[in-house]
Amino acid sequence: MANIKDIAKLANVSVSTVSRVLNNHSYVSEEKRKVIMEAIDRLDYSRNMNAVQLLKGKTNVIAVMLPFINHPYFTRLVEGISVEALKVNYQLMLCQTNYNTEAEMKVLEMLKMKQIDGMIICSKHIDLNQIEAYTRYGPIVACQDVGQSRVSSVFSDHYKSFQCGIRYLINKGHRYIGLCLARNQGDNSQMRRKAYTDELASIGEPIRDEWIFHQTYRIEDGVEVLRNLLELNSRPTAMMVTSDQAAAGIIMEARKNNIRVPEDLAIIGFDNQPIAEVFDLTTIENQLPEMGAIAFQIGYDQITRKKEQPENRELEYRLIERATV
Amino acid sequence: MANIKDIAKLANVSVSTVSRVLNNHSYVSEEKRKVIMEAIDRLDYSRNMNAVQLLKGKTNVIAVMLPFINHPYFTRLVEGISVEALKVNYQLMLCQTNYNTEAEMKVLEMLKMKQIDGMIICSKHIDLNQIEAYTRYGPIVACQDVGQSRVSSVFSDHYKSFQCGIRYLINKGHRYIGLCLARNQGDNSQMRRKAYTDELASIGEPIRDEWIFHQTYRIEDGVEVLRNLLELNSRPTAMMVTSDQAAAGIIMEARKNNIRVPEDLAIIGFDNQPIAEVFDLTTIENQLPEMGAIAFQIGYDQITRKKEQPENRELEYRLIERATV
DNA sequence: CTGTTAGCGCTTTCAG
DNA sequence: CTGAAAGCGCTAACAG
Repeated sequence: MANIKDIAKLANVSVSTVSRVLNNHSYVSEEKRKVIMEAIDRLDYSRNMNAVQLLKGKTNVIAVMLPFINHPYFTRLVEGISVEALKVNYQLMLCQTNYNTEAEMKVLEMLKMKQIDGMIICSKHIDLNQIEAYTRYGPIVACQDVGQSRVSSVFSDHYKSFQCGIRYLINKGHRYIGLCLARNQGDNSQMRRKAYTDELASIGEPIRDEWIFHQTYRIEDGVEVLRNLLELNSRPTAMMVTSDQAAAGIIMEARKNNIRVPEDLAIIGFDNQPIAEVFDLTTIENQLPEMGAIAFQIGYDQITRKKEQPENRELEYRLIERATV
Repeated sequence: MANIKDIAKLANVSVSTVSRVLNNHSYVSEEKRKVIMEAIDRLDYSRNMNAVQLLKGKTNVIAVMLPFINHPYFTRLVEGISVEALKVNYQLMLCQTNYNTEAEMKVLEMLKMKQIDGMIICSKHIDLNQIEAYTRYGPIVACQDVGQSRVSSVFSDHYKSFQCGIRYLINKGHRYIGLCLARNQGDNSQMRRKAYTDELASIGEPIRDEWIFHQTYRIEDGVEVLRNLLELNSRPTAMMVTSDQAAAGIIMEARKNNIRVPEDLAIIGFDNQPIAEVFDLTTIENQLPEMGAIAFQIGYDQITRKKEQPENRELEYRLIERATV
């Protein structure tokens, strides 16, 4: 591959002049510019970005850390990030971690090794303070509440939104309410569980472990949940479900088993994914694409304007009333 | 940020010795190694990967070009790629193009500029020969049939698989068959349309434009399709649908309108996504994750073993009989 | 086993 | 307006 020297030689100019036309820096005589362009064409030359990046100490790449890409929650977040990144000519490094500690640390290390200019955490397993230690190498923004921290964040309050959903069920007369969570120990899941236990306590209902399900992400998981429900002697009359996908699965399987929704079983989903509309599912809107977009902007601002301060932005949630409660 | 020179100085050794311990090259006395490690610790040093990449002419990054991430088709493909990439310590650059020519060319340019070692094309808009011109800069593998070409590929035969699906419908007694396609002019779509027209011709049925739908990717699109169908005077008795999502939408909306599936309307989906199982949808299995995995392996082989030859691998498809035909 | 040194390919002062 | 030269941070061939 030809390099800038070859071009300079062929065009009979210095490398700096070549660099100038490459970058549209200052003025270069039309004549030389032409000769240089021809040389570039002749030798099929392109800049080697690795050299540029080394010199500039900047890569125009931002990493997106997520456990798996195969879920609409993350997919919509990434969509939001991607749209903003495109506007300012940034590339996305997709880092799938499976919530594996080593894989997550590797992303952090990439920041330290200057492979990326910043990173967005969609969901994580490692501790916040492990992450904080890396903010000195570049902006890190999390799509979840991180409290007071050197890590920036965009998030919606999962305690309040779950509280809102459960109160809605209670107001509709439900006392026997089940819960579907994603991870057991995830930060968001913990908030959600707390909202659940607090609200049930407020109406004097006990927590029944057999009404709480974990790892419910996909339609299939919802199907499974309903099957489990069928086995129980006493069943909840309503379910608060962390994912619209899982909620849809519950509805599908409920129909098969002649369980009427919402008469026999009321359901609230989460995220207001497109599938929620199709299923006429009452759900909680979370502004996922906006969250991704804002996450990128916060990171980008810190990269460019050197806005040192971490930024924390809370997004609104909204209960969307449809036909499943 | 400290660099390798700082470490060398602090540890009272040469940079090459530092480099040796960094890379576990040849032997370094235990004593020096220790001092060096301490210096690294003290100065919180990490290699600058940009320098390494410049020197080696290799980035350990592979780009994934796709129109949008927000669809299970691509998501599962990426999942397959990602799993393989992880195994050999490669990173994924996610390049969302929206089928926009400029965006697609930018990915190709990244290859030329050595920002990436290779690329996988999940779906594209630009012409094959534009892409071929870039194979000299690194391996390019497409997840679709590219015929004889310098571009590698993994694909399943969309002509044959659609033919298979439509014949299945015909054998079940259907003559009035509609079609849902993704893009109008996409390479795969053209094959699918041809299979459709050929098969209808074989039973002497005319092509009815109002039975052919485009841009049907998501559940909502399927809902829309059925609504359109309802407006028609004469309706098909069966639909061959490019996406399981769209098929699910059709089924949902059919139920709402008391159209029985399969009695009034038979449906075949495509891809055998998890949703197909939940909807008990007859569909065509395409091995998407495998396709992604193999695409990566082919690219990786060319990067490492310098296997110059482009490789073309055809995957099997399989009709999965369930309850919607 | 260790150090010296020549680059990888580019940008950017600093002179002219 | 243009060129020379000094690096960005690292690796590896070569010499000891």
